[in-house]
Amino acid sequence: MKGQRIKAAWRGQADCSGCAIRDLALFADLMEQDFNLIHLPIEEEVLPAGRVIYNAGDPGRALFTVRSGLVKLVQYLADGTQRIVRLLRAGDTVGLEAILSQPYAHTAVVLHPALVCKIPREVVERLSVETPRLHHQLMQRWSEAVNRADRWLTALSTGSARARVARLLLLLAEAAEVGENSAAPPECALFSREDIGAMLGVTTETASRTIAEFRRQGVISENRSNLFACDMEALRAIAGE
Amino acid sequence: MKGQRIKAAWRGQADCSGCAIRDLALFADLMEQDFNLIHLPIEEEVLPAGRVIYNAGDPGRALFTVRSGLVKLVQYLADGTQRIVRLLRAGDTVGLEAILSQPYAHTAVVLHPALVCKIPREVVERLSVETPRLHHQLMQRWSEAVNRADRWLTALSTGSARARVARLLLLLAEAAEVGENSAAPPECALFSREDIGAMLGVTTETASRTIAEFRRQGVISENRSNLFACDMEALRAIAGE
DNA sequence: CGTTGTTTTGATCCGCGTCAAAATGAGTGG
DNA sequence: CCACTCATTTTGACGCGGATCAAAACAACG
Repeated sequence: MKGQRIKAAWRGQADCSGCAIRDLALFADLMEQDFNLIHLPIEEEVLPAGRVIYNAGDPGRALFTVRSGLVKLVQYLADGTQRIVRLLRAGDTVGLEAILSQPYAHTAVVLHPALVCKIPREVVERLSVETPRLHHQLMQRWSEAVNRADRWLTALSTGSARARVARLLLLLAEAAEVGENSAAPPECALFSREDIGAMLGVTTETASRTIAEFRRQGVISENRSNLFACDMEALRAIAGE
Repeated sequence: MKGQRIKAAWRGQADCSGCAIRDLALFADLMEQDFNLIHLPIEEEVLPAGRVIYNAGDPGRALFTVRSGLVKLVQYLADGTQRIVRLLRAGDTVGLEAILSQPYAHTAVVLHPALVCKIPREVVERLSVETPRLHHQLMQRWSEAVNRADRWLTALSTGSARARVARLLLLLAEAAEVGENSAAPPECALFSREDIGAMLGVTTETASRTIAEFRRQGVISENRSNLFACDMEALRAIAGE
């Protein structure tokens, strides 16, 4: 088994049944026998920051499970500006629409270096016919996507710029906090001010100014480049207007 | 058949196989035999404007198909203010999360008097096990919900208040335009300025002011109370900043 | 060490939020 | 039918937040 995993990794091909994050992933509920139905290779890919996974409008030939790192979903507006509509982390599924034979609805771009599993559409289609266990997971994923979209709107596109930035920091810090040593103040890795602006619906300058202000006030402090320690209490106070 | 439908309507119980909007609805792909699997009553309900269909947090015991009218999904924020995250029309499904045994994620409220079919969770669960035809429809519905959520964000929560209002009017008018006599300028039925504000993330006053301005400029004109004829070209120009 | 892209900061202006008051409309009871 | 209340809409005046334009400050890289 161990040998199998190493070999699989070596040729860039995943061993799903032995996956370390399977309980988080799309295939969480599958039984051993189900894996025999996978007859197409599921490839593991190492993706550097900035890499485009797919473009909006591309035919959806595969969906992706994020194993580590961070991915953004971008929607381009009529006037050419872009808006980030979702962030995806370990365990999340990117490009679900592929299983409906639809073109991708967004452009997916890597924000923090990521490891993803590329699952051909046909694999999910086949499993989808054979086992109801996958169905439930798929529904859960869709429902989760809707919830995230709605929360994105209410949390990150509502209220003052200060509050929005605070909520974004909380979101990132709380995600990083999971499985962290509890005593130390939670950290969160930020990204370009332009991206932050595109997430919050504000300009790059406003994003920069607000973060600078938080730093001066001691609400956050930069440990390494773009890695901030967050005073959660203070942020929560700001987030709630 | 005709007699059956009338009888069904009379006791408030739907005959899905003979439904006039079935091709739009969740049960579009079902075959005759599938309907025999429905052993619980599907009730038709006539709902006046303002009626709450369910509240956020309620256990999801049923989902609803909108046959006519308009329904809003509302999300309440921490500070008590509310934000409207989606509008649902004829053919749309409300409360999909019920089939995942989850509590409702939003509060659903009738905006324009509506006719809805209340489908018990168990009916969908049962059908879901028996026929893959429903699966596909469910996925489509979920995917459509995500798309709507994303477009809502980019179209109605981005740009100036003028542009947002224009886009909302376009959205409503284009929906009404379907199956309309093409020559006449499309009309759209508006609702309270407060709701408009909650949809666009602006204040009631700004919503009112913007609509008043559009009226003065002749971009829209009020035929009846809250029923506006729209100059689509002019609106499109404003919508694109 | 210059070149290029990102971040920060500054100065200015306008859109929109805020508070307040008038105008309009719907419903109720005398 | 009119007077009165109450809710919604419209309009006004004002101030602030954030967009915009522009220029430094900085960081990355050849």
